Amino acid sequence: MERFTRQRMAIAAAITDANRPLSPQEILEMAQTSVEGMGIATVYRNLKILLEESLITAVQLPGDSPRYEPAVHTHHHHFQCTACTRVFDVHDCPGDLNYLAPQGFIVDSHELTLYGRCADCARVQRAPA
Amino acid sequence: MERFTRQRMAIAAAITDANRPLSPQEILEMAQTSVEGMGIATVYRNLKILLEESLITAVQLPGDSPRYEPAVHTHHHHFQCTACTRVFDVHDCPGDLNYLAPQGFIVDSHELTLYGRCADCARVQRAPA
DNA sequence: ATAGATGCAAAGAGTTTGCATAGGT
DNA sequence: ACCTATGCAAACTCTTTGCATCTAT
Repeated sequence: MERFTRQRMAIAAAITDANRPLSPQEILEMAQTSVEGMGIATVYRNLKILLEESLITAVQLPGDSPRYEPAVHTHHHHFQCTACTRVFDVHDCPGDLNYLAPQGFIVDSHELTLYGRCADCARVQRAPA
Repeated sequence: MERFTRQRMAIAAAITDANRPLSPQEILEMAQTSVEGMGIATVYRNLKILLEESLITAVQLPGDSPRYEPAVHTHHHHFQCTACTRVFDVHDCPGDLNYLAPQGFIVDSHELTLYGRCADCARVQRAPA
């Protein structure tokens, strides 16, 4: 049976409270503000458990390590800022993309990642301090 | 100045001849059929050089190690077979996706990956031997 | 002959695992 | 008290780098 340790609660809270998918390192840093001395292995072990329980989902980005976000059952995509590398949810979807695949291929799902500048970084660039 | 070693030529040929993006391991195995004893470090070193010269491009897939394909200057996407894990080019594109991003975000580019079964794997499943 | 390229093995980065101990229940 | 969870460090995988040697030019 599962236990509610300070570490597990801090990790779950970090993921829930962030309004964007977090990397294991970001999760560790967040969680360490409430439980200092927490090890990265604890983060990985808890991510695995939370994934198995479908409480969180892994956000796999091209060429970058995975981020984690609370499990939402609505289909959505992601945006990665090329300036700050943070990842954000994109709630829209272009829709059915099966027609793109070659003849004879069966499309089951798709992943879409947008790249550019997030609102924060776009603002800085437009109106430098 | 650059030299045309057997290894370099075998690596370039492997990438050119495959009709799909190859992983470093796949490239090594292909190239070893003509140059036995080739080391994986040689593959990585040559990939780096070929990338710098823009002779090949890296295909970054969500949650998977990169594949490499000859540099084509036309925008395209990729399909990964969930059965055999091989990756294929998809020459079509859904088009402008900027409208998907949140307010204030600037979209510069996008990556799209389709998942499903490739023609080979779909055929096997439909008509088992 | 010279300088770039190779093979091997060691070094890094990110993730996973073993083990003794701490701490929920 | 029991047994899961933790912290640490070692193991693993993938990629990069150092170094002596080889080889294309």
